[in-house]
Amino acid sequence: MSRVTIADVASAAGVSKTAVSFAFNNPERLGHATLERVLGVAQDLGYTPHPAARALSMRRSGTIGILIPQRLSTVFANPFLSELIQGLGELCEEHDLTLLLVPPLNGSLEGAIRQASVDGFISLGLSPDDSALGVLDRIGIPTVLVDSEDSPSHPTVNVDDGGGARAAAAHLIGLGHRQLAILVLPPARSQVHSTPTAERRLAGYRAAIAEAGVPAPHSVIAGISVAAGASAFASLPKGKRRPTGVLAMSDMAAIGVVTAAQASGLRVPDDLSVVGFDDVPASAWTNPPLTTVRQPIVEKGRLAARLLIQRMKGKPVASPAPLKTSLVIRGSTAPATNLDLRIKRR
Amino acid sequence: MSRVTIADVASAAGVSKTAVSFAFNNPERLGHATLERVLGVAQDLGYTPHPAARALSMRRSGTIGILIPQRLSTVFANPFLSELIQGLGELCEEHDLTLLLVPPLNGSLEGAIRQASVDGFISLGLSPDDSALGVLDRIGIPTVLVDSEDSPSHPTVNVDDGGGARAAAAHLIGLGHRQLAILVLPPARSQVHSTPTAERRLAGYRAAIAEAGVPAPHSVIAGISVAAGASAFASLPKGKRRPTGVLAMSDMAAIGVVTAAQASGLRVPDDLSVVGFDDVPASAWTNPPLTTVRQPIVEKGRLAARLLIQRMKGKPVASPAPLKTSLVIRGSTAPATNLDLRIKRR
DNA sequence: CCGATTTACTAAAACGGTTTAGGCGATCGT
DNA sequence: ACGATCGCCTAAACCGTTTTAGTAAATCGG
Repeated sequence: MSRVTIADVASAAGVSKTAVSFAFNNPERLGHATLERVLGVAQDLGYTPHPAARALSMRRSGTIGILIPQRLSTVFANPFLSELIQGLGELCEEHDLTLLLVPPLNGSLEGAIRQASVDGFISLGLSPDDSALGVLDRIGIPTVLVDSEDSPSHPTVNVDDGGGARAAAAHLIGLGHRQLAILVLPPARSQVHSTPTAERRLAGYRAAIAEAGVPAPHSVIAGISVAAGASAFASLPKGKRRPTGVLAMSDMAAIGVVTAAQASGLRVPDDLSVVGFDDVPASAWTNPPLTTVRQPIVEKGRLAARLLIQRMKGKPVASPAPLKTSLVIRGSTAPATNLDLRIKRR
Repeated sequence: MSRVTIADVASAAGVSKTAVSFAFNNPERLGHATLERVLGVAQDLGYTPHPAARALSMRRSGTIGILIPQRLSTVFANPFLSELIQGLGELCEEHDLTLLLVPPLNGSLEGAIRQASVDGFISLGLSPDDSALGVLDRIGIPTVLVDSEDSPSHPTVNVDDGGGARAAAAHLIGLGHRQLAILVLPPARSQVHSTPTAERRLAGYRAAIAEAGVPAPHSVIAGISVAAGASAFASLPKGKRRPTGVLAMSDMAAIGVVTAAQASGLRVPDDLSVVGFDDVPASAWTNPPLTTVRQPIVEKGRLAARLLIQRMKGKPVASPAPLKTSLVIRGSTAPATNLDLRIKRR
């Protein structure tokens, strides 16, 4: 009925619990004959060490956690996390680690953290002074911050969000667009600030626009989903003040804008230029293919995992320089052809 | 330096370990004054119960595992798993559970299973007689099978793969296509069989084709990634025996075929019709939008999680009927216009 | 042939919680 | 005034491993 324990194996094989433990973890400390016998008995009984007991005793669970600040159903609607996990996964498999997804439970990320039996955490998009990270510090779990801000207490993996955003805005401006719209992310869970990443992107957009002396952009709030992008498009000004270029903060939102615009009769990019952010794989297949800011997501995952594993081994690690972003120009952006521009051209 | 334990809190508050435990798990068993004091001390010391110790003692870890038969980097390249996790995630958050990803470690799924401290498993695409499931049974961990075959020992969640596949094939045949190609999945980890799902889809394609009396299709092996679909297209016959319609086993592979075909100068759907499987969200945005067999992936995840949670509570559960699939016709399929057909028409 | 190693194994102490079975005053009913 | 009940708290057992410290027998060098 009940689970077979190490004691069962020990008594069945006529040895001590220690011997059984050695058979699995320290075989060279046992005589050949007993080793064989113990292993055989264990096999027959179908013995498997209890993972929690093992974790308690060894102070290591063989798992690393991904701290996710939003609900799984919203965050997995964006391919970003899939890509990141591909990178994390490579390193995890290399080091025999499994990956635990830790979203807020009952809205509390801290509660979820306590419940999670992990050897280290990858934190996604949390500000370094988030209270959830305070909990981690107190417990003393090694942590690597991804998409955060430089922190004295944890290594941080970032990309050059600001530079990418500037390049995107400059691209649109260079194409002659003067009436721009920015899709701003809704406030994050901290309820007062947005995520550090979103802040940097927004700042990049604004800086490039200000430097070019272009009119201030129209801002509209949108989440990172396709649906959010679509409804953001709906709330954009129409007619004379209609933006001719929109800067999104994710590819998903950009795709939402594109499809909503097309459904409303606008042509992309002829009537409306749209640029995304991230360069998830799907961006290359959309109609038209999306112009977007590329960030190396898989590489980011690999790097974060590598750093975390170092830290878990006790080695100190420094935050690497932000990874490069680059503008990839596809089919969703084109020269502005709005009235103002046409008049000037003549 | 070391972690603060329940004993530390107990002695600091001048009570027994039991009292501290009660303060958190059984507050009504403590007097008001002591309760406050213990909670206060715990807060000051930054006490957090050790998850592994808790799991060992309570025989429950608050985690369910997803048994993934392939490497994370390959399986997350397909949005299918993202969708499924969205469904699983809803129920998990509702029941305060976290989600552990369990891929093979050193190629061994069984080893990974042993390491994982979970209260239940969702198995993806494993045949009911897979040896990994044998390990689970021996340990006695509740398990729900997704994309498998009916099993006497575990509840199973499936969709009507066969029916969907038949509809897809019938659709192409109805459009006049006579030279078809099927993208078969490569053999699964069991090395001898494919996954049950792939078998059912293949059988569905074959049955519809045979019933229609259409020439046997050309089969070519392809994984579930875009790249695999693209290289599968490359190995298709050219010229006179060129297929005019291809049936893929996933949307990703279908998208790969479409892009490769377009790159080679063919027009989709005019020169080549392609139908996918799954209806992941991206299928709606591709160029052209993909005709595909829809399966309710998120719903499938929700259902699987619901069943597993029931089983974890000890309630017996029966396998539900397969979920419905449906053909959604978009822009990647059109009437055949190959030479044979044009001749007949005149 | 005798003390010093080495080999092969074990008893018991962690690891850090929860839970069972009571203990001990204070209050209750009568 | 006295046994029963109740409210509050605790000692000790338990969950299932790993690991430390050590023992008895076998092997060694000289």
